[in-house]
Amino acid sequence: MLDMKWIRDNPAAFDAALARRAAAPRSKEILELDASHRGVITELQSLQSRRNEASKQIGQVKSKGGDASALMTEVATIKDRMAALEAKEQIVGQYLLDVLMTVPNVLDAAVPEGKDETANVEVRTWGAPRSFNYPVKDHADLGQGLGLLDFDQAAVVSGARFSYLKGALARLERALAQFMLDTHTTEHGFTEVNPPLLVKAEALQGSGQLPKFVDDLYVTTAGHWLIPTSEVSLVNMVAQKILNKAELPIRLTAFTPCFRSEAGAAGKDTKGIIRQHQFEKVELVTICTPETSAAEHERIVKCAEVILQRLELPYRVVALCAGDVGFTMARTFDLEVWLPGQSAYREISSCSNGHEFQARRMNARYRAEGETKGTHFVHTLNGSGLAVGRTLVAVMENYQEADGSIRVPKVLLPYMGGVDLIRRV
RNA sequence: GGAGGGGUGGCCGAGUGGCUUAAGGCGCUGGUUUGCUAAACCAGUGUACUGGGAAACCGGUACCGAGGGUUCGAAUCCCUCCCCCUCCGCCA
Repeated sequence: MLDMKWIRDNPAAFDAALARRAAAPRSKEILELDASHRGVITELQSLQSRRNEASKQIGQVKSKGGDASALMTEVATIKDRMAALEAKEQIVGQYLLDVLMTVPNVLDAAVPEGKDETANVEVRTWGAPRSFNYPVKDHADLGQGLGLLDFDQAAVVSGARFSYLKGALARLERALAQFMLDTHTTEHGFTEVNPPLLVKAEALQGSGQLPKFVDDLYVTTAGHWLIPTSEVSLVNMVAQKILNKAELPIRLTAFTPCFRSEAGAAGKDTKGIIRQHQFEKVELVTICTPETSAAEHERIVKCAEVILQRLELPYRVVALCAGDVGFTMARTFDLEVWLPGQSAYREISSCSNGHEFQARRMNARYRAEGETKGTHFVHTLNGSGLAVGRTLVAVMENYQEADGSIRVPKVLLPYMGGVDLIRRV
């Protein structure tokens, strides 16, 4: 959510920010709502002030045995007017809030212009795609060929976009997650968290998934929502809090399943496990001050890159352009891993700086030691470190052999109990 | 799921309709006193919105778990919900 005061003082800059995302100007509409809202508040507060004063006088008059009926009549009429104003305040206030909740974050000045992913800018590449002297297979064919990946029975049990992963492939995925967590906790200073997978709607509103992306989410009959990413659970660890500046930055990591309905993705990535309703991800989240957030953003990208480098998977870093940065975020770098099965780089991590957008929605603030008045909103950042299912895909396709077996990356050997080659049994 | 007990400021804790501008204490900040430290004493010490002001600041309103209600007036009475604690039941 954006600062209403900022919109009020900088309507032209606000509309220009929307224009970068190819969105229509909204300052006029919002400013009118805001002015009307504040007008009602001012009137209401002056009535309340008079009512409080009169009520106090009634108490004093009555305690001396006097007649307070004139004052009581006055308060009665004030109350009538207040009731109408309270109703209006609630309606206008809620409507203004609803509107503000659907306004996207202001993009960082460093974000390149452009209206869709074709305008994204390649920042750097690492590693070179391996050349094969035999026809390469994609991960779905490899997995099914090994007898360790089953979509057919998953369709019987759960429907489309689910899979069974078995034996050494299941273990390989677990090894990847372990390796990522170990690296981030012991070398990168992130604290491991095992967070809730079911959250309240308020949490999703805080991190920005609601109300806009309601169709992408699953909700239980009990009213809990399944997290589409542990970013939701992790970022909300500071919701409603006033933190000490000294405890920032807070760096958190979690390995969790993620659940997405993938509404609107019909026909996209239907083969394999690239896009499923349920997948696993190691997430990185940083809570920090505005002064350090740009550096923390670079840091998260680097932490994610380390994983790909140690797995010896070729990748590139892409700066998302204005039209491709998500609703909640001010700036995003994607990591795209080389997939021989598709002869293409595919997203495996998205590292974003949300500035204070989520913090405002969550009311997450900090204060410096000894600072006596006022608070500041924290900055929130998140990145995949990495999407575990897609990393499994990348390992399978990049480490495949001519006979359809898969070598285990060196760095995973300690996690694989001596298995260095996965082959059909 | 059942029974009982709770939720008050940064923390502890008083508060059964107006004497509360939430007592008192702790903590914190500043000051006085003072070889130094400590102690003592004095003062200050929440968040948000809103009006005025260039600002420093000065007013107002709301907030005692959340939301409704009763009342001229609610931390206090009523209703609904949430969370915590103890015990019981069930359960990985």
